[in-house]
Amino acid sequence: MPLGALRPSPLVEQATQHLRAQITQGEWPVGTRLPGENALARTLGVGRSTVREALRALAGAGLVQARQGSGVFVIATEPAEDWPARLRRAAITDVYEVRVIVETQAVRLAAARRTGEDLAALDAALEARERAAEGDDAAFVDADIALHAALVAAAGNPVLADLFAEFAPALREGLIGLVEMLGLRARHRAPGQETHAALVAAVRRGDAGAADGILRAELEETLAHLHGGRA
Amino acid sequence: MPLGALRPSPLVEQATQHLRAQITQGEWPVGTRLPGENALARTLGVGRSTVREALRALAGAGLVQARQGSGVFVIATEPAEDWPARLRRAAITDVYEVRVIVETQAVRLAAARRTGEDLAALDAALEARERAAEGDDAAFVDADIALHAALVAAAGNPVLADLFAEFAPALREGLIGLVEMLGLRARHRAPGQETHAALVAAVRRGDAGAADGILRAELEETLAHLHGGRA
DNA sequence: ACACCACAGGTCCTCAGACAACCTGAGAGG
DNA sequence: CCTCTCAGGTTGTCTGAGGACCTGTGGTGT
Repeated sequence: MPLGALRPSPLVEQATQHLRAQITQGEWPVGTRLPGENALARTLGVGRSTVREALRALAGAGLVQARQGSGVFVIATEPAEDWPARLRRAAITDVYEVRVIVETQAVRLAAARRTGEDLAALDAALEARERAAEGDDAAFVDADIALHAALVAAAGNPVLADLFAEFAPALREGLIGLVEMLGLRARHRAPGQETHAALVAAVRRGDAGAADGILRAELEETLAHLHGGRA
Repeated sequence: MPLGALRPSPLVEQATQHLRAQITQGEWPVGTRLPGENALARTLGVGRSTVREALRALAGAGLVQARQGSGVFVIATEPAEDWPARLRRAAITDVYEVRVIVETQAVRLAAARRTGEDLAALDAALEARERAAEGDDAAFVDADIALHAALVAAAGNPVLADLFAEFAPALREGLIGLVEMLGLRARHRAPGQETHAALVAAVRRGDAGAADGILRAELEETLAHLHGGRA
């Protein structure tokens, strides 16, 4: 089944559409192992690199996944639905509660696994947050979220980092409103009470319990404000 | 800026992530023409084919578009990338680790908040799981996941429930493989060791600590098997 | 009979080089 | 001023080669 001899569009496009059709039309169900690159190249009448690029495009779209030494497998038959929209629709307190769960456990892992690079990133994010305390509300919240994202990233689990990134926009919205309401009060604390610096320090010395405790206290105080603000 | 000399993941993946970051973080706004393939190859320290495949993956994800003879252009900065697809692509051990975090904290909440309806649903799910222990692997895994979903639902946080539902398909795949490997061994336990019944009982009497402990032991044993299965 | 181990084959991964097809902008010519 | 030509740069495509990785197979020892 050679693809068009004359080329109305790049061969990669044609190959991609051809393979995508096989998948979406159920010819290759989820879990199927696709034919090898050489086989596909022969079947489609194109070069191996063209086949590889077509497969890579489908991988980018989330339809297939290549496993080195094993093969290319179908992992979905259609592009999937949209989780962020559900988050925006949910109650901010529910979102925040899940954030507390994810982040407190993440810092426990971070205390055990953080690398030198992680610590450097944390220091930078901490300093940026302190600088942003002088700026406007949105910038401060962004810097705050960036610091918390760096904490989660230090756990060394990409799924966890992605999960937190998913929550970030929803958090941002709610937190900006909160900061506006509370003003500068929550931004500056007396020396020794700056929880974020203490949190990073706990992660640095690998004290999971302390990190968990500090973060939980901080987040639950904010959660209380969120509850209060609604009631 | 050469990419990692040692390869924890395929170079194409690293290159894709690197380029995606440049786009999503606003370094290259919509409409930007990316550096040429050769330039990117030099910058990233990889071959041109590798760069091409990375760009093709981003094109498949809808972030860039290549125009022959002209260049590659950014057409979107939002990773239209859906979360479930990322889960399927991630390492099963990373996914499972996050699942442990979510579920153990969820049962803590469940122990505090479960309603009568929640308990009835848990009993039903528990019984269904025991019945399914006789059936085939897929059915058993489905019943097992349904029980765990009921536990999470008892926490009374819809965001948490949605989150677990998002993980279910990815878990299902990995767990079926595991059950096939271990056979019936893990299904039946001596009376008094059936962790799921004990878990539901702990939730019923509102003992968050016990529920957390039982579940954590159960899940981490499975996680160890997953780690072992790969090594 | 079972468990463990080395090996071979197949598969994806990466690179280098070459040429074709195509677009764009600069300069020559009208 | 407009049009045309053309050179340079860019993406598109193919080929060949070798490396890394997974998996099933067969042998070996217990």
